[in-house]
Amino acid sequence: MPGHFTLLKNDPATAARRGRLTTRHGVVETPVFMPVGTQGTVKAVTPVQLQEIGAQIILGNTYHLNLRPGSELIRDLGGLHAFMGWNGPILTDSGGFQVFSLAKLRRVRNEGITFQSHLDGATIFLGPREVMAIQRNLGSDIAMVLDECPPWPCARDACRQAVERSHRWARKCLAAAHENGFLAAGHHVFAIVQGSTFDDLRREAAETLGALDFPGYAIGGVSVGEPEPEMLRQVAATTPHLPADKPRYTMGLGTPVQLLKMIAIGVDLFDCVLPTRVARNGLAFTPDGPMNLRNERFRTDSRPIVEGLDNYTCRHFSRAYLRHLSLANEMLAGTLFTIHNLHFYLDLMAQARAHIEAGDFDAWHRAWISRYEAGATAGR
RNA sequence: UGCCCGGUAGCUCAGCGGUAGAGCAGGUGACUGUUAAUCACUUGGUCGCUGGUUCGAUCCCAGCCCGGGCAG
Repeated sequence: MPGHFTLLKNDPATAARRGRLTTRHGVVETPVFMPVGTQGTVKAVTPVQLQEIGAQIILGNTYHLNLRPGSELIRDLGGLHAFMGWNGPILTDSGGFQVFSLAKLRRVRNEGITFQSHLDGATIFLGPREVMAIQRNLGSDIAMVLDECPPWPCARDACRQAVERSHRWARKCLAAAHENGFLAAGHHVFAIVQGSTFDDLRREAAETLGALDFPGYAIGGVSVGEPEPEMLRQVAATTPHLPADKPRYTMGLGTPVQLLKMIAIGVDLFDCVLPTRVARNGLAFTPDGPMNLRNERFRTDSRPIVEGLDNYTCRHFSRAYLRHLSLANEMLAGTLFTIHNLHFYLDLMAQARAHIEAGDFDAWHRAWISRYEAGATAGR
């Protein structure tokens, strides 16, 4: 499907790009942050609320949805969009990561992965064909290939083996998507670059997969425990070797500052559970660093989390009230914090897009980072 | 008025001869392709009061004070 991704502008001072990705369920303006909705819901918020805060595209997860409630059920009920009431684009992770992070007794062979469900212990096999069939059942707009995500740290030999196995699976996933008309119908399939901390393996992976002409490319195997500078180094070691005219996606990242730094490296898509997870634990993001609303200093604070920020939470509720809700374990706390944090992330991406268009992304993002880090330090 | 039971951290309670613990609450931190409204750490105490026995008492004994119950 040619032309599904359009580069609108390249930043003169950095590798940042302003782009536009077309999917079956709408257009996505990049750089973009994708809220994570693992089990067919972005935890604590409704699709209408997601729409209101400007979400363009969300994630679903093959591993989880396949175990429960099952992809055939979702297919029979009209696909994931209809099932969960979200009409925008959906990217589904292949489940490769979950198999490594959750499942017990897994056995990885060239054909695929045999593992036990973390829910009921049932033995399940996931290979390239299975993963693509599931994502087809879900009706995913962007399907991810099955990959092997090596842990950190990882020995070079083990890493090379994971990289090669991932390539084998990527080819099979792509072939399956061609065969069954998945790609022809306008769905996308993204490949995943592994390589752990070995720059040459990452480069090799980027070039090998790049030659296969996938609709998009992800950088995987990051945020698996390595220090932040190492993570950013891996991303920077990969992006220059990916096709310039395809969208790039770093999986599972990151903090607001990391997002800006990766945009400057040339990444277009991000997803991360951080804003939604910490939201349910009473932490809110602000331009001056993260704010733990459970702290006693907010007990009588009548101000909103961020003065003047245009989201439902900041328009209507005080820090004191949000602190109360969180300490009282009220469900509304999770909802209001999630609305705020996701809006903060999405608004940050909107600002980044605007500054790339305006041509002053470099200066703007440096200033933004300084303020955020100064505030984070002062808060401690 | 008598008899019985109880008084230990902010709350609910454990401990019972060697100067005290838990859960919750409170405080702080963590959270990065979600098994997370989760997890970790942590501040709090003249063990009701006064005597006695003992090398040593939150613990045993006596009296008193304060709750609760039963009897009258």
